[in-house]
Amino acid sequence: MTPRKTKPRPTINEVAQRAGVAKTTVSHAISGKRPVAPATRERVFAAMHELQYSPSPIARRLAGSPSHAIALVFPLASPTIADVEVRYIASIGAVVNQHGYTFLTLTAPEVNVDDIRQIVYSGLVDGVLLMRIQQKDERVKLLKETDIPFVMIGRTRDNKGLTFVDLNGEAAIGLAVDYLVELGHHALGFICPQDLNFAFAQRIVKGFEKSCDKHQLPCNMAPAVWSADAGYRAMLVLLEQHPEMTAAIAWSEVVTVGAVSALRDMGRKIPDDISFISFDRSEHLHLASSDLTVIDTRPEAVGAQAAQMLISLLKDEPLERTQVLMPPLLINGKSTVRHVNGQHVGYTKVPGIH
Amino acid sequence: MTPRKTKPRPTINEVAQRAGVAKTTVSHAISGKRPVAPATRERVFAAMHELQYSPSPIARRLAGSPSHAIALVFPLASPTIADVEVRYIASIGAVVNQHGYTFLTLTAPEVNVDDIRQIVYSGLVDGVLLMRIQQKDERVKLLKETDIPFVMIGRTRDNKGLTFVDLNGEAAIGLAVDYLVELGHHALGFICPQDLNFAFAQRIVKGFEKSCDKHQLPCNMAPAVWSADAGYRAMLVLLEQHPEMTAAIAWSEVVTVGAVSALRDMGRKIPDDISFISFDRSEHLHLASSDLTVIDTRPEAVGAQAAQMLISLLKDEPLERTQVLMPPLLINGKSTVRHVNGQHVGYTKVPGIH
DNA sequence: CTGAAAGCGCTTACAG
DNA sequence: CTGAAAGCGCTTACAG
Repeated sequence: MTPRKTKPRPTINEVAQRAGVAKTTVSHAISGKRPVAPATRERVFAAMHELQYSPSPIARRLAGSPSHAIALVFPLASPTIADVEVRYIASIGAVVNQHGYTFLTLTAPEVNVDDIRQIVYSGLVDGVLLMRIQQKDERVKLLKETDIPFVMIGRTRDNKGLTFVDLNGEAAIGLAVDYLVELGHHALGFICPQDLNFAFAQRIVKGFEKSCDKHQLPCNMAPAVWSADAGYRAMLVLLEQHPEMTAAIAWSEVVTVGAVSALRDMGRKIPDDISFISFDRSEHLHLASSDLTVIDTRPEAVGAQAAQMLISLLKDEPLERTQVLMPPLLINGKSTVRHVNGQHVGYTKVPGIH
Repeated sequence: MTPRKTKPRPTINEVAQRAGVAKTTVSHAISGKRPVAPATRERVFAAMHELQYSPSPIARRLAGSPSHAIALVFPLASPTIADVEVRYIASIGAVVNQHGYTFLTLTAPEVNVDDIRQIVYSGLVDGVLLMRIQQKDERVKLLKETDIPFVMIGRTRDNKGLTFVDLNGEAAIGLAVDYLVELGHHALGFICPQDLNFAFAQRIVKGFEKSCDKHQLPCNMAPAVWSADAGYRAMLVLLEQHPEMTAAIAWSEVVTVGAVSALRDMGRKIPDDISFISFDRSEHLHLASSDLTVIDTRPEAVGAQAAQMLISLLKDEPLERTQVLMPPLLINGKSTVRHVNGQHVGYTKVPGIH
């Protein structure tokens, strides 16, 4: 592995020489950390332009200044990347870039504790954004120890002293159940997450149980991992075990793809035979036979907020709130209808719910 | 902006001291670039473990060794991120990590020439992967000048001396047209890309024209940007201008989402009234009323191949081929049927095509 | 307003 | 088999 020779890049020394000053002055002309005579500054910048100079982030960082980069730690392996997650990433990237920071997405098949240590110690980044938070998350523990500024998207079981932005999962599932009950449904089914280590999953399952209790309804659930296939199978299970079911909720767009197919294959029409609510909101859901009623998990809002908070942290700006719970939104589509005395009665708008 | 103080990380000096050797020896024990007595090595590694030492990539890089990182340059702004692109990224990440390299996705709203220069000169990465290649791509020009190893996913107009992996766009559209003609269709419509600066777009449009010429068919196209809405509108245009149309092709999954909706809204059934082929292949297309026949643009294969080639380049391994044109795949679904004498005649398997 | 010098944490000739 | 020293390209006290 011979070393690559890239076109020799100009250094601060060459700039200094060309401008007839010491490199100290070049450095300060750039950083503005101490006054430089206008005339001198002119010459320095001219030299920089002529040489197409841009300071080496590597050297800078080694010499002790911040890298002005933040990393999103993103485990690639687990499920796959979903539409929602892409939207997190996009909104984070926008905010980060807009503040002049470099945005690095660090992906490894399974980002474990050692990888995190690597990243932190690498000095590559000033701060870290963490996704896919587990109930008990080793990565969080490590990050806390190392003292690097970080913000979680999601939250663990115990969040004392941690900074996070998370969708309010309990409210989200509650919103869906309340809405369906309000429409007159009494037999609900929930295609719920399977891996309860994933903190968000745990919360919406608990939330569903709580909601059912509140309305004194049976708590019908069928677990499905993050895939269309699993959603398909879970829906079949629900249909078989609870033929009386008049409404169903699916915990993610990915699962919904399968669940809707299952309903179609079993000859159950949405919304005539069964009302349906999907978590998330995806461009692709348009392909379904009708507009779905969805619980918007608001990845853009959550992602942007988290990025914003991390940057504030890096700038030592005070944070108004370190723990933000984003309220979910119910977007009323055509997949949910009123249910009275065992029959559906057509589309209904419920006032007050957008 | 006071500097962050992260937990002081151990340095090579501390390791050396603890092991009772010079840092030179520690360095060589790690790199293996020169022999170290087994006993000494033992002590060094023991010290490393005790201190949880991991060498600073920053310092390493500055001292002249490769970073073992590669960057995927990914402009965020232009269209949005599509499912296909996510699949490129995932497959690239897998290959890169598997070879022990760090995979950085560098996203900026619009990655322009200056950003590229920054990246290259930053020394953050050993090599670069470039996506969304334009017919005339300034970024490519710069990258060539700087001498950093890079591989394109896609290709420009003139590719002399460049290394790339690209789907054979001309073959892709040709495959679709040939197939439809073979099924007896003579009036085809193509929802084609609008921005012909995008090299792939240019190629499939040319390819369509060529294919139509070959079969002596009129060349009906309606351009659509990368969005469902645009696809919707383009399909309406095609339906209005070419009511005789019995088959349509859409240039991307995103556009297909809209196009299929338009057909549904206009009461045209797939495949009874019109056969339909979509480029790309998305999980979400399952939501359509039937399995679509698709031209698989094979992002996994293309991405993995490109990553593989870049890593070979970095390891100074010889490349068998520097320019790879990936053949497209036609996946036969239920959205295409035989058309005879003005009427559709049901599902057909064409032998030899999977 | 400006410079000379030390130091960030490594790697790598150069010596032995 | 092992060390002492120079150097990578910057930043930042310390002087003036």
